[in-house]
Amino acid sequence: MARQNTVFKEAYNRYAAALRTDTALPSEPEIAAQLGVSRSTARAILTRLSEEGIIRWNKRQKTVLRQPTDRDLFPSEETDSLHDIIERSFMQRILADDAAPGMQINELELAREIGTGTTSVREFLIRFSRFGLIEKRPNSHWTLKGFTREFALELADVREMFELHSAAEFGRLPKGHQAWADLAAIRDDHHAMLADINQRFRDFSVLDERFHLLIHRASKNRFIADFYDAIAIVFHYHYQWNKTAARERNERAIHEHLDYIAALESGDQAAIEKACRAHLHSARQTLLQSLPQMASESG
Amino acid sequence: MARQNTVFKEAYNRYAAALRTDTALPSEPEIAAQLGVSRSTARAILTRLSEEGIIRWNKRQKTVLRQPTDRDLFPSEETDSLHDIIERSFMQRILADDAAPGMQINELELAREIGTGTTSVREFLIRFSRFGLIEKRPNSHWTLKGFTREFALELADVREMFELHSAAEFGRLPKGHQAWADLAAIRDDHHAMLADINQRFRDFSVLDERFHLLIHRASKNRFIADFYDAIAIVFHYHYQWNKTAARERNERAIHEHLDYIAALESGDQAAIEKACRAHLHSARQTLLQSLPQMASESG
DNA sequence: ATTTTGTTTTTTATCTACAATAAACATTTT
DNA sequence: AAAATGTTTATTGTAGATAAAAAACAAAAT
Repeated sequence: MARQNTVFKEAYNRYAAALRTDTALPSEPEIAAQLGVSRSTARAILTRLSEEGIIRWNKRQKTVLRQPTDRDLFPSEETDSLHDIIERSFMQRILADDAAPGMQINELELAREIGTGTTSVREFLIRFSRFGLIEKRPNSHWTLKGFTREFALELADVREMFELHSAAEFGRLPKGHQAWADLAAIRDDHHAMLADINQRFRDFSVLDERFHLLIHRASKNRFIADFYDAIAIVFHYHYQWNKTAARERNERAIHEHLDYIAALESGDQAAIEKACRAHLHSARQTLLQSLPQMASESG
Repeated sequence: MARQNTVFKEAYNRYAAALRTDTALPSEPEIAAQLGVSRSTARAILTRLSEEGIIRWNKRQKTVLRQPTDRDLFPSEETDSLHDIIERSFMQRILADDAAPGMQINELELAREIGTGTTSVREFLIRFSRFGLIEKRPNSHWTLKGFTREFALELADVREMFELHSAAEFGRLPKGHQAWADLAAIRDDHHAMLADINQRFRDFSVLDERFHLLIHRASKNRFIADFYDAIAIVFHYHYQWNKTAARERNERAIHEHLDYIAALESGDQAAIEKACRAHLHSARQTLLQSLPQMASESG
């Protein structure tokens, strides 16, 4: 097959789940815009909804006849994009314990195991290479560099440079800027989580990502933004398979965040730098402690 | 065709050009290592050299019969890798005056113009996207973000963060480290160029790249190294098509480099930071002045 | 025993083809 | 006339095939 219609299926599920009986649906371009797909795909969704008897569709008349059930939706395996499937499968492999640094990565083998063509795997690896975890030897194989202590330290160094820069920029945003409102909302979310920390400490990583993303956006620098995207993805998988998210550690991070937020709100650059450094220092420790303890390797 | 044998042709040219009549050639693995290719390719080269009557080859006996002439070599169009061809062609297009920011990039059209398949173009664009000059909308086209003032400023900001870091690290290298010898050599090259500046100011960009690369290697950080690779490529093409390399500007940069080198050699961190900042500030100005003067545009 | 050469297998780089999706164009409706 | 729908075209995403190049294996020579 040339291409799976996962865009259609995923959007269909999303749209069907939001339907309410007896409501009238908007125009095709509007539906397309809501779903973030082209009108062609929106029409394909309407066509299927109509065929399934979920809506009555006649030109501009689009009425919801019945509420779709779970059986009307496509199973989740069919809605994942190939890129996501490859990413998950690949991350699982390289974060697994038996994936030793220096290991060769074979495109064809990977493709076969995932059940996909080599082109997609190649393109994924090229995109993924910017995270610094793999490296290519021209005309030859990819090499796994691995989630090592060196990687963590290099990542942390750049992260600190970027975040100090972004935090300083954040402190210079004009008082009316939307970011201040967003920051206040995140501050409140921190307080809410802290109030129920025993139940909710596992949700911290999502809040953490939201907070740092907000800070980095203040820098308006594409390289910083891209780097943070990379960090977020790597951390997402890393912490998913390395459940070292101790309650105490997250609680401490929340307090650091609150200090950091207070410093930002004060507008005092020296205070911002101090709070930012304090948090980054402990984030670095957390990252290093999450690594498997091994003898330092040459390489 | 599945794949051009450009690796073979390029290596053949390289090896043939270095042959001297009546000398004996080393073993196959050694030739392969010298050329940086596999033994299969090395054997293909020996086979052709033998067929062309340039060498006599019998197992371990490999004697050069005659000096290869220019007519024995493959023409340069046949030795360029597809990646290089696409890169040159693409850079030429996006740095051309009519390439307006926001322009769509069409994979198929690009492939047709370059005379190549779409896969190679796609892979090139994916790799190239990390430079921040183009951006992809999923399931849709690439967009040219362009070599704009914003791009230059964002690049300069990150460059400054990284170089301050690397310079500080450089200053901490132990006295016996190879980098100090390399630095001394580069210092002498600066003095030599300065002595004949009227003739040689055009060669400065090569020296400049060599100098900054040496500094960045001290950081031993893959993200910093990768970023500098990106900068080097972008600048390479940018300055090639924008000949703003005024003699005065390069001369001033050489003096800044010499101050910077002296500071590094002094080991005084405050002096290093000061000299580094001074040079980076003027490098930023040079970059900004090399851009077409335009009204600041909205995003 | 190690290195070199000879031979075969594996893997990558690249092309072509085609379904899904987006985008453009044409017609109809308000 | 502006926006919606209907229809057609262009472009992307992915699979599969194949030559080049690398790598592995086997035999021979030092």
